[in-house]
Amino acid sequence: MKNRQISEIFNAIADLLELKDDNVFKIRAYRRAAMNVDNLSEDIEVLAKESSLEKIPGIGKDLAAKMIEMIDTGKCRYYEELKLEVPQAMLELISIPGVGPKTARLLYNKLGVKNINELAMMAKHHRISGLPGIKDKTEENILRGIALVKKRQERMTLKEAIDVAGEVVSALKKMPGVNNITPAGSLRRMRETVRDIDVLITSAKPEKVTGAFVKLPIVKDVLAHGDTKASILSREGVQVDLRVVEPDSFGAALVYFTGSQAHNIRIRHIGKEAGLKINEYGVFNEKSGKRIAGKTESDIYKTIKLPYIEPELREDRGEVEAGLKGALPKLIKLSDIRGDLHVHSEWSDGSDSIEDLAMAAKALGYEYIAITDHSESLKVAGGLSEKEVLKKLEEIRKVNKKLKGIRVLAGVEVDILKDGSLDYKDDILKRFDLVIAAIHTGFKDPKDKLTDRILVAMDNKRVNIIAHPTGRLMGIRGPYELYLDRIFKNAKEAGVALEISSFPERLDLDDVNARAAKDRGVKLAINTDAHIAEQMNYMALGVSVARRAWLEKEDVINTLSLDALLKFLKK
DNA sequence: GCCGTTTTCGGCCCGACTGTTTTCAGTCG
Repeated sequence: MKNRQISEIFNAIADLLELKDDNVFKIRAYRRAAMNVDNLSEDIEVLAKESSLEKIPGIGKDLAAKMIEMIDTGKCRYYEELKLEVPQAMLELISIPGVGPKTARLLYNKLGVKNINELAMMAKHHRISGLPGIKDKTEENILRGIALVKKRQERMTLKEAIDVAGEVVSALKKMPGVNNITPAGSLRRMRETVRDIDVLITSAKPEKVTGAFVKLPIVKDVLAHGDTKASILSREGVQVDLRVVEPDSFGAALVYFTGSQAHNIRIRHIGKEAGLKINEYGVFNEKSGKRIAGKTESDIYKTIKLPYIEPELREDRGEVEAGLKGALPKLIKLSDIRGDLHVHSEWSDGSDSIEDLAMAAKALGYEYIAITDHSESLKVAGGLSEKEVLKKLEEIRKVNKKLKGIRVLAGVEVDILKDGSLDYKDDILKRFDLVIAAIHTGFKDPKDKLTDRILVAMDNKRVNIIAHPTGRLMGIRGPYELYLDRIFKNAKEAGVALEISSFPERLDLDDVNARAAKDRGVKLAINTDAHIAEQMNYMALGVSVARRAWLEKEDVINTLSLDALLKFLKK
């Protein structure tokens, strides 16, 4: 059983316990366990074998036993029993925004509501009003909540979120009384997908700012509107949460609003142990109530003896412990990248000429770019025959002669065939500077077979990089099944780098897997897989994945100088 | 249910907004 599945079951148990009105701290324990298991960079089955499940924060004897039961049997008896105790209808009802466990129980017990559609009918006929604590307004809110379930977008890709946030921020900037404005939340942490856009503003007159915010042209629906806080649904169906604080609280509010929730709980807990109360307004001495920090994020961390922690690390995945030990990584930056090693030209399925791509790379400040078109068998992507790819080699030589200040590396993205062999013969491959190998077919093959395919390909000494190693396309298909441990081991031994694809729907390897790769001594390459010159700008997304994976400059081959890179490629 | 260089019992992050309330419960992040 996978980490994600176990995490989902723990969360489901927490939902059921809430509906049973069980102990809130027990519920919180299940939620915390769910969060920590999901955030883990190690495979839960591996930890179980080593009997070290209880090393995971929030996992004690009881939950460790439940995890082992799930790994062994695929089921959790406690969960199955709870499901029988709590009506399915209640579970459905709490998925409505604004309807929590208390309301769900009330609706089920007093009215016998069977599902969301029935609830909508009852609300329309004013059959809910009159229940204890419920009047017209609540009835309206329930209907609005049901509509929201349908209208509200699923999680966006990071790129979509950045684009939406850009629009929102530029609209907000024009409002009167706005001093500082910063996107926060999971977007600032650069998570691969984002649900809501969180924006923090400093202003001496918060209520004026929230008042103007809810009247912006982008607003389709106002979800909440107070003096310091407001939420709207944009025309695209994206929820935007705004928080306004005074400038003296900016750092504290930024920490609070950036999250993650788990990270906040950790640092507030540490503060509490030191007699400090940390909230979005500042750090306060618990006894005297005196504020001792608030203006900058660094000030907040300093009060609990931590160095500044980069937003991408704030997931409670060990950054607090590392910070206390002075062992935080020096994260890679976009400016460390010296070239893009995976770009398609018009020779296969790209749109731009090799020369134009090289010029674009030069404009980005790169020292090199690798043109890596598809190989013969990938017909849908205009894969090149051996004859054609040799012609392309000539073209690259010409461009290199013509252009100064940028080196075009001759590359291929060669298909890994079903048996792990490559789609070009060795006497073709040996003429190229760089060979990227990738799987583009047979995604549903068994785990063993897919893993072996990549292992065999990596053993070919011409192969330098495995592109988008798990093949996922967010919103389209999940990753294919792989024994990543075996891939990492082989990659290290064979001197093959694994790619972090910056393509918005790929981001593959993801942060968790890239971190695991680094921990096992594997080198990574952050590439864009651009098919037009402009897509080379996706590099920032790949770098954000790398930062979330705790990668430093030294872990990434395309931070190397041209000479050092060529040396690496020759093995 | 977890956790402990003060504790194996008694704590458990913190606050805003909403609607229904004469002081607060429910929900959310």
